Amino acid sequence: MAATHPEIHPIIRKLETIFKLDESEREALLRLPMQIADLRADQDIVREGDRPTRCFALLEGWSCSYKMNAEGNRQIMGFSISGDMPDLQSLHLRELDYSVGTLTPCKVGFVEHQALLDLCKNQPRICNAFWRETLIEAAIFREWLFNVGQRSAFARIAHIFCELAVRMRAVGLATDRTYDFPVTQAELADATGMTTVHVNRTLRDLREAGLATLKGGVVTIPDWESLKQAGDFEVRYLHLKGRAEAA
Amino acid sequence: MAATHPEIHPIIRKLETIFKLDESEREALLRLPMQIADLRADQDIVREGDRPTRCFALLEGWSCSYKMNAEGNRQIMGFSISGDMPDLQSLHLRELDYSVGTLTPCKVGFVEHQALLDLCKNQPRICNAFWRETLIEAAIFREWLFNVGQRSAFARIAHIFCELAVRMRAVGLATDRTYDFPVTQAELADATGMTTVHVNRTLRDLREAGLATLKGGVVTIPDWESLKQAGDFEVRYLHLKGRAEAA
DNA sequence: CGTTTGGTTGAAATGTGTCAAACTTTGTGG
DNA sequence: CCACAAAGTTTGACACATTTCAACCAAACG
Repeated sequence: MAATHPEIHPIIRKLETIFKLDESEREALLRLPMQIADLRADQDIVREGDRPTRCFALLEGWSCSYKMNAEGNRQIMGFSISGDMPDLQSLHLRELDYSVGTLTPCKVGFVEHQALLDLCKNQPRICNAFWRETLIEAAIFREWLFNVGQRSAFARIAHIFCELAVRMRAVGLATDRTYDFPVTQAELADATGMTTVHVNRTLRDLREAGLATLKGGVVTIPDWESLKQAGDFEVRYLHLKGRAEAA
Repeated sequence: MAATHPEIHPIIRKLETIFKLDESEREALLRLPMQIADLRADQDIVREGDRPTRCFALLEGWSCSYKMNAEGNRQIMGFSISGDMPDLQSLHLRELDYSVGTLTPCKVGFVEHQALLDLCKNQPRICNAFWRETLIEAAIFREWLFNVGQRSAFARIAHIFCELAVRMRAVGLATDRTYDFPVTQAELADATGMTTVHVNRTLRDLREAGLATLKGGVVTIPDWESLKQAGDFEVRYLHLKGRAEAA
């Protein structure tokens, strides 16, 4: 259950959780010309309405995808971690219909669309891997839709804690009982369609039930099986290659 | 505002709303070996957990994608109409994480994965078109997530009416003020995360506000602009090629 | 024409939101 | 390293949108 080799590139480590790459494919990915940038917390990386000519990969830190309407209501659609490419879709959809912002200081790598399109042409399997990545993102949106539409406040938060636990473990960033989750209660509220106040109360309930705590940006899960059950959590939708759910 | 040529194949008509096809591409699509089936209403076409070896296109009728958990809660994730391919993703995700069921009697066309993969290899642009179709599906999930997470009951239903109006117009199945929408109030409830009772009351409110009616499986929209505003509706997320929103 | 399915309405219960205040932690400039 | 400000968390009282339960009605259908 130890972390994978630290020297592995985040993009490859992530992609390997959902797709079997061979050596030449890994090399091709490493050759992608990538412009590195360091961003502060609470900054937009891309915005709804943008027409990007490049995609980005999150190398370090946390970001979230979100939508906001004129009245200022915000729905967070997903959290992104090391290796994720939250706007991969801009390859085929000219105009972004959501924004991506940092939650923490982030290191990101920008890759021109053209470079990705060339790579897709030369390495059709990598093209499939990228397609697959966007499909799994869509599966996560579906699960979140279910989460917000059908589950109680208690289960919603439990479910989110489970998802991030599994995803963090998959890329070697979580221990058995603990992982970093640097979100405020307000952000959790925007992710679950609740108010900050109610998130606060629900976190207390989860804590008192002995299922999970969120403190100082760290989630601790004393009882994984119970949390999974409380959150009505089934890994299937993450479509991990090795069904890498830790015990 | 008349319907497009009736002899156009539904798949092509749909794809043309989001992607510019040339004649050879249209022909390649028409050559796809497709097994036609007629299904009754309220039947599952594919089920969560299935590992399909083929995709299907909806040729006539309505279907919906949905998820259901052990307690019997159901979330409808989207409605599909003529030309849609609601399980296209099974091309790259072995196991389905949701189900698709008919709402009305349907005519569907099954296409083996292999045939689609061959087509993708020979016609990379069609491959991109399919990818794009799955990305637009994902955009719709995002918008629904926002809908359920952030909008009032009133706005949720207004928004759904707007989305289907635009999509139906895009494939030539809607007139200016009217289109078929053969859903029960219970199904609308499962799509919006509300109860049947509350859907009923909200439909009354929409009717009394003069924004829209749903009666006998037909939506009538006396005042499009007001409905759009009430539903906080912006077309962008549908990523239509020609921004084909009717006045 | 009776049976089923879907729609409508009322009254009461409740989960979640709203408002407001106090408290705690984190970050920062002096 | 302190002191202050800013950001985030916690709690209470109350309001309200939505659910629940239950009954009745209307339309569809074999």
